Amino acid sequence: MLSKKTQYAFRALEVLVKKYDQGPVLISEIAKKKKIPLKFLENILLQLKNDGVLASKKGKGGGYFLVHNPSKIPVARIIRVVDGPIAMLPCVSLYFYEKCKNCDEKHCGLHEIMIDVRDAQLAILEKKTLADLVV
Amino acid sequence: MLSKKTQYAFRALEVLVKKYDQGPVLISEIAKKKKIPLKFLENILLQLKNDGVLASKKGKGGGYFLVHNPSKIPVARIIRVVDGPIAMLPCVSLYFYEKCKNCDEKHCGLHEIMIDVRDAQLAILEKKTLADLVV
DNA sequence: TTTATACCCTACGTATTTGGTAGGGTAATT
DNA sequence: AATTACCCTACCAAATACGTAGGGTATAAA
Repeated sequence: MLSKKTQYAFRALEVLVKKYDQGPVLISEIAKKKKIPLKFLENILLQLKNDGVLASKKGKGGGYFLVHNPSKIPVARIIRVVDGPIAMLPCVSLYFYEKCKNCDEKHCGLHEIMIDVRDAQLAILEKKTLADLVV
Repeated sequence: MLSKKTQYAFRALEVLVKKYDQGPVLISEIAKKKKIPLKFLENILLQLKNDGVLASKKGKGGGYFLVHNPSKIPVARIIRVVDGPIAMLPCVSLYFYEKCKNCDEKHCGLHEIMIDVRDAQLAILEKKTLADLVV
């Protein structure tokens, strides 16, 4: 399951998508509109900024905004930044790979299955973008 | 990510699949063979028994065994019993549904996306069975 | 150059989940 | 009757999730 933090992230991004190319948006405005704890949201947006999804402007008239066109940012990227691995097992994760103990990947049926699941997940999550958040 | 507990469950089931129709298998035998903490494994097997996947025989010569043919038990069922929801959001879970707060499912882009992901996951996890664990 | 704005950063605190341990109870078989 | 092997409850420590607090710092307008 996605963490609450990640769900907050998507909510916040929804606001920023709607205001894309209309200048910076205040954290406080997003927090109020989406009922997200202000300081918690600050942390989330900062993470997204450090990853390059968002940028910010300081001082009066400042705020956060999307760096790229929403249709260029896959949903998968947001999940990886805020939540971490998408795969169901560490040993099939593309970005957070870890070998499993006491298990030979070459002869592990579960490994095979989870690779299939991962590919099925990514087929959607890499194709859908932030633009799809707004209906 | 699947919990370690769930990964243990699959390891244990692998043993039971290999010995299907050959009588009960000792918890201690499974624990030793798969290097799973004994008492922790006891708890896992009990859960699977309460769900009807496994059955047990007490007394000398007892142990655990699969109730049905391995090819009749989808991987998804094991995950739901031991780990819980498969979906990435509560609001798209078939077996553990929960409404999300401050979000109208009819107009939530993320909701739509996560339904697609869920369906893609289940297409595999409902089709693959315990028989596929053994290669 | 001052001052207010609004992002930036660190630390802390609580609740829940995860992973595991301990120990005895109970049913079945020999 | 005794042994075997599952059954059940309780407890515990570490990690993670979720959120709070408070000040620091860069920016831009006055």
